[in-house]
Amino acid sequence: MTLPHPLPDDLVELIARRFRVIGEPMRIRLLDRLREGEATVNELADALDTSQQNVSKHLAVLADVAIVGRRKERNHVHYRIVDEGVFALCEQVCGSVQQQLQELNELVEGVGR
Amino acid sequence: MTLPHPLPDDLVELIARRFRVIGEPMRIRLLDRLREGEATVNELADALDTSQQNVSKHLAVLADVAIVGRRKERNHVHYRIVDEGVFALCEQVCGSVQQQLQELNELVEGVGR
DNA sequence: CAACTATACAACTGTTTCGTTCATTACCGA
DNA sequence: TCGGTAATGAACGAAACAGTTGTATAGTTG
Repeated sequence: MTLPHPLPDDLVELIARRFRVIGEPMRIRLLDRLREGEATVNELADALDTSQQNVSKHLAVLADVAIVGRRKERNHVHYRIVDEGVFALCEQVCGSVQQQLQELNELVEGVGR
Repeated sequence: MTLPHPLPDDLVELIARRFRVIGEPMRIRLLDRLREGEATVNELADALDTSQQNVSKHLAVLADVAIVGRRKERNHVHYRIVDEGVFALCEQVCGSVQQQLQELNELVEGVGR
C-alpha cells in the first residue's frame, strides 16, 4: 500500500487515534496475553493483576477500533484478537527500539575509552 | 524478528512510549512533511500553520526517540527523518483503518437492503 | 556593539485519559 | 425467586500532555 501525500487531515486523525490506542502499557499487555488465545475479562484481570473493571474498559477501547472481538458464551465473554496486524506493528517498533538501545550502547562505549 | 512472550514490563513501556509519540496528529503531519526532505523549524511551522515553539517542542519529542535527527547549519537547524520505519508503521495502520472502513460500509449496505 | 533571526526553554491553561469506586444490568444454578 | 458471578456504566481524582505566551540563547549582519 502506498500512502497519499500530503496525508489528509481526517486520515491523520484516524492514524493518530490508532497509535494512541496501542500506546498504552496495559493494553499492550492485554494484547500480549491474548496472543495465547481467547480469554475472558476475569482471566485477563487475574493474569495482569488489575481490576476487572479496568480490563473491561481497556478491552472496550480495543474493540472500538476493531483490534479485538467479543464472543459471548453463557455468562462469559471471550475476547480475542481480530487484527493480527498489531503484532507486526510491535515487532517493527521493537526493531527501532533495539536499534536505539544499540546506538546508546555504542555511545557509552565510545565515551568509556 | 520475533517478539518474546510474555513481553517484559520495561519493553512494554518502551513500545507504548513510541506508539504514543507517533500517536499525535501534529507529529504525524510533521513527519509527513519531512518525507519531502529536510526542513527547518520555521519552514515546518509555516507549512503546518502552527507556532515555532509548538513545532520545536514536537520535534524535540521525535528527536528524543530517534525518529528525527538534527543538523545545524549557520543559524538554522535542519530536521530530517532518521527512522524510515515510521512510514511502514503508518502504512500498516492505514491498512487496518481502511479494512475497518470497508467493513463499516458493508454493514451499512447490509442494513440498507 | 546593536539589531535581527532562528531556535529552545519555562511556566501556565485546558484537555485528555488512566485507574478506582460505586452502582447497575444480565445471566445462571440452587 | 433468591443469591452468586460476570460484565458494563457512571462519577471521581490524579497524572500526562498539547498548545500558548513570554523569555533566553546563539549566531548573523550592519
